Amino acid sequence: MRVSRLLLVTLRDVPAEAEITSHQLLLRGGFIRRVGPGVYAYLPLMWRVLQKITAIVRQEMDLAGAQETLLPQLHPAELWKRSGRWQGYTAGEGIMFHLEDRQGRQLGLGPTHEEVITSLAGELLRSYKQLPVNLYQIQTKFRDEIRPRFGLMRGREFIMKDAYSFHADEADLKLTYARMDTAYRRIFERCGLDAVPVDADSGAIGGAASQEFMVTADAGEDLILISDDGQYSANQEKAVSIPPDPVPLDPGEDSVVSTPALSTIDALCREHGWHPSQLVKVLLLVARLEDGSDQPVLVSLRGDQELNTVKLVNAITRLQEQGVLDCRPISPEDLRKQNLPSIPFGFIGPDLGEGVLEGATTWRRHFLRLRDRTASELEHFICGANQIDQHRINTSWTALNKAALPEDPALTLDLRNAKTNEACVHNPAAHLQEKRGIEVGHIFQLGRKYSEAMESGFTNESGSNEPFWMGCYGIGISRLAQAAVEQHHDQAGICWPTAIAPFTVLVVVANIKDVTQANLGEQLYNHLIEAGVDALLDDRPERAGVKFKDADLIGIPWRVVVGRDAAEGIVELVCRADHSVRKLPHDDALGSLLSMLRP
RNA sequence: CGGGAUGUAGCGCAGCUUGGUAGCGCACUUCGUUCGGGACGAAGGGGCCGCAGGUUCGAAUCCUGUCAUCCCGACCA
Repeated sequence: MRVSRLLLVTLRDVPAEAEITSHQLLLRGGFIRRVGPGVYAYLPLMWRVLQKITAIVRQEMDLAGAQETLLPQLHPAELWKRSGRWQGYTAGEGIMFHLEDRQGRQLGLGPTHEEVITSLAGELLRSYKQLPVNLYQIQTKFRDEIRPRFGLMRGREFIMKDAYSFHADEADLKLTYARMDTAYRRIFERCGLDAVPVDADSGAIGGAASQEFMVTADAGEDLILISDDGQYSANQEKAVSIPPDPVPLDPGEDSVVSTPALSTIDALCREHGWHPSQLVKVLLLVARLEDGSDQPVLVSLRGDQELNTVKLVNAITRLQEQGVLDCRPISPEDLRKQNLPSIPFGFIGPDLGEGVLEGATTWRRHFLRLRDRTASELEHFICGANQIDQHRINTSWTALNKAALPEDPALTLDLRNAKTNEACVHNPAAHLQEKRGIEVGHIFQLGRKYSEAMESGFTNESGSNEPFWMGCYGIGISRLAQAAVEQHHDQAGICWPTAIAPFTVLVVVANIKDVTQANLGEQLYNHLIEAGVDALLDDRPERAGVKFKDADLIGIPWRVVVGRDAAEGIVELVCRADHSVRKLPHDDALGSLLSMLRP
């Protein structure tokens, strides 16, 4: 390709819409254009990058025994109702775009394809003899994100590779899961990315084990924790650790003290010389359940700990045996709407009575009371006295239990955020370090969640029907491309890893009007093309400076500059990533390139 | 959904306080000079100033409404 014919529109100024470096560089380099919020056009350069990535993904998926397919993007609501996800994915903050056709039928634009594929598998796979099967597709997905941002990082339309495997038993599922793990590591490595596998929450997809692949970058939306012995890594949503020991509380009488206007842990500790770990704080939330009811939740947590809402939502889902659509703190406004008296926020204790929910208009009138272990393990502690400006000191769970608190071990669990520098559960001598990561891949052992819900199964060896064991495996293709830029750039522009660069070599003719230069440039370009190299020839009648700036910006890994030494047959071979320059005869430059690119 | 900000040429912005019919840089077109790190000069093209109402002789500017986009938050009260 010649730059004179390439749709290449580079920008000198950074468009105001772009926040992070990779987004800015992709816009400035003419790779993408925004068409609407969270919706982007992939321009020719970007499309080449995406094709390079998908080629690698296809190779590795095929090598791992998967088969490519292509599923519809328009999904009948009926399928999603069968799996029980229609409500959760469309109501409230649901992420599925949905619509009605002219006959009034409900349809959704596919945010993911478990329903479609599980239904198809049930029709096509009838015998254990056909199993296992692993199907994948590379296709545009639609998600109505609460807040699309950072260009391709969180779009409402994005390219994803998703795969779904079907098995006769769990052991076979684990085999494929392990194969996908290996394939994913190879894919990210081949794409030139530093990606870390971490334990992950399975989220709305559901299922048992799951692992995310994170490209480490400061702009990452996720916080990941990695043990310094290299044995454990997890998304903070999922991560566990050994909490620091609490500071023992001086012995004293269980009594109520006046704490005027001290409604925060910080203020209380500053004023009374307490340590946050000596307090039990109580958070009130309300969970909107899939059946439409609103369940008030009371969470007790040690004062120095943070609530992990993902763990909380998972706990509620498990205990209520249904999905949680939304879970948020209770506000005074909520109480007014529920026609309830005010609650002494900032002074609440774990024994807050059910009475405060008496007469709620729509909420359930009892709390789901949950305790984090850091709180339940405190022998003596300080907590709110359930009255404005009053706290209770030197109290204990036994003392509070006199107030008839339910005592169900299932209600005491891990609800806290693990944090950097804390000791690891698998090895207390090791400690967690935090990094930010961009999630580019996620693999799940779904188990039988979808096959059971959709009554999709096969006939086993003994002739009876049973649901499939399933796995699913995703890679955000378009996100991966941008993550690569986030990880590989410098002041001047992008430095694409060779494997996914839109072109491999850029031949720059410094002055196209100089016939010697122009001819030598053409000659080198043609040799490269003949040798099967993805070469680009900058033959524009621009000044050399403009061409060099553009070359740095769009980040082609290798640059051959045909310039003032062309008459002597000398060219420059420049490496984009490290700026190294070698002046050498053009034949040597060509030989050097070819041996590097195809060893 | 809550909070904040912004909508003026393809991109980045000024003008708005104090109303008089729109400007700068980049990009684009033509000519000349220049020609290895985003050149210079000259001449040009391109705007229902987000949209709708209102005030006014007159509105990018003032008022009302509305729409859109971006940022922060939606978890510790």
